[in-house]
Amino acid sequence: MTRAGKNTTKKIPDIVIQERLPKYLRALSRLQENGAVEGVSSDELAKMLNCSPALIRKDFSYFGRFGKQGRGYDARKLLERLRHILGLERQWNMALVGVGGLGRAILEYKRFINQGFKIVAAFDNDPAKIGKRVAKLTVKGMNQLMEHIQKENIQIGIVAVPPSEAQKVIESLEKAGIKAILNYAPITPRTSSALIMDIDPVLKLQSLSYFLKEMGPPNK
Amino acid sequence: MTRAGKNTTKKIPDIVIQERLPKYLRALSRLQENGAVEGVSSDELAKMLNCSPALIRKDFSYFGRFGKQGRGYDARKLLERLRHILGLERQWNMALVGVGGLGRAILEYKRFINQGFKIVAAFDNDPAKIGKRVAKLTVKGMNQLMEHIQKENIQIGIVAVPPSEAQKVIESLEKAGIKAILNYAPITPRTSSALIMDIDPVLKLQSLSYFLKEMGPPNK
DNA sequence: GCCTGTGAATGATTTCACAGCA
DNA sequence: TGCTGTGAAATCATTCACAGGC
Repeated sequence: MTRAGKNTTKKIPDIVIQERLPKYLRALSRLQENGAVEGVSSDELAKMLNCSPALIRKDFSYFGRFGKQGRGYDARKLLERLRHILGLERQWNMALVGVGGLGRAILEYKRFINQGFKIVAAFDNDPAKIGKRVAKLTVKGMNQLMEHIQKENIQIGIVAVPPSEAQKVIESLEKAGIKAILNYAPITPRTSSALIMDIDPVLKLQSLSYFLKEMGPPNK
Repeated sequence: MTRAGKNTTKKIPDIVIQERLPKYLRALSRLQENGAVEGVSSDELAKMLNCSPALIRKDFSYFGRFGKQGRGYDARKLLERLRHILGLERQWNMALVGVGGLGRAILEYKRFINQGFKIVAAFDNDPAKIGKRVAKLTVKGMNQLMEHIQKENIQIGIVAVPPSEAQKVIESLEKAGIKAILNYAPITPRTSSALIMDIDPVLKLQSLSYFLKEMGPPNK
């Protein structure tokens, strides 16, 4: 029994979701900010993104037919389409755990709220911090995690605690029902059910170090 | 003419350098911090890193033979070895461009200096900021970029300017001789010769959004 | 003629599976 | 016996190349 028509459900590679669709969306937003463009071709996008046009067409093809042959893509429509695929037509609520230097910087990072990701609660286990106000939020104790995650309809956790605490915190978030975590702690965490994305700028510097070393001193 | 012995120069996949070696190193450092371990097997490392033991052995094999059959790896030696491969036995000097909210947070992020990456100069093009002191550095104007990069022996640039400025700034850094850049601006930049690593937490949240949407509401 | 969408071909990465050393 | 190091096999991702619609 075939499903009506072209429903060619091929497996979408993880890397398409985890890296490229968001970058395509970002490039299109950038295009729109500067004078809006009507149409855009896979060739033009490829140049903006340092990849091949075929890759872009293939990536889009997992989700349907977005373009017009001979014409390219309607930039405005494509952007809407990508936002829809990624589930960005709503606001996502987030909880921050760890209100140290890094945590505070995250609370004040404006792009999250601009992009529809709102930090609605902040937690810490330091009695000296609990009850204090930071960036319009009152810091809560870790014992209130589950309560607030349910009450405030929180879907995403942000971890900004020292590495020694991070695994524990991630387990608490999972226990409280969180299914998606942005982890700033420098560890590779183990999760039972939640999906994690890690951010560690030091790892990136270390790989830059390798390449700098490889190419040796500038002259001589 | 064969090079003496085992110099099996196979191409090392980029992903080994750009993602995994630094993570292996991070896991070993974490091991060492908690009670030091003598030996560690590829199985144990694989569990810590959520990957297969064969992958770890293959990755190490690009750089030589680190382990002892039947015994595993000497954790201490392995860590030294990785630090050497990545070029982390020295200090790297960095210049920050963009002293806004994000730039200040980067200046205050302690892990950079702890890991051997030192921010030795900060630049901005805002006259109101130039000359001010931030985190022990005096903010310089962009016109002094080249001078300071040479004088202070800077190898890595950090970009923390608004997206509209980022491409320009990256080109200035390249002109000043910088070959490695850590880019926090939400764009995909074009470079002529420098290697870039991008950091954009919003991209990660957007891909989490996709997966949250896919799995639908918790019950019902 | 231009540019998409897509099977087929190629290329890259990961896993398998096992020989061989401690 | 236990675990590494590694070719060979399997899997996964990207590019090629072109049929077909605008």
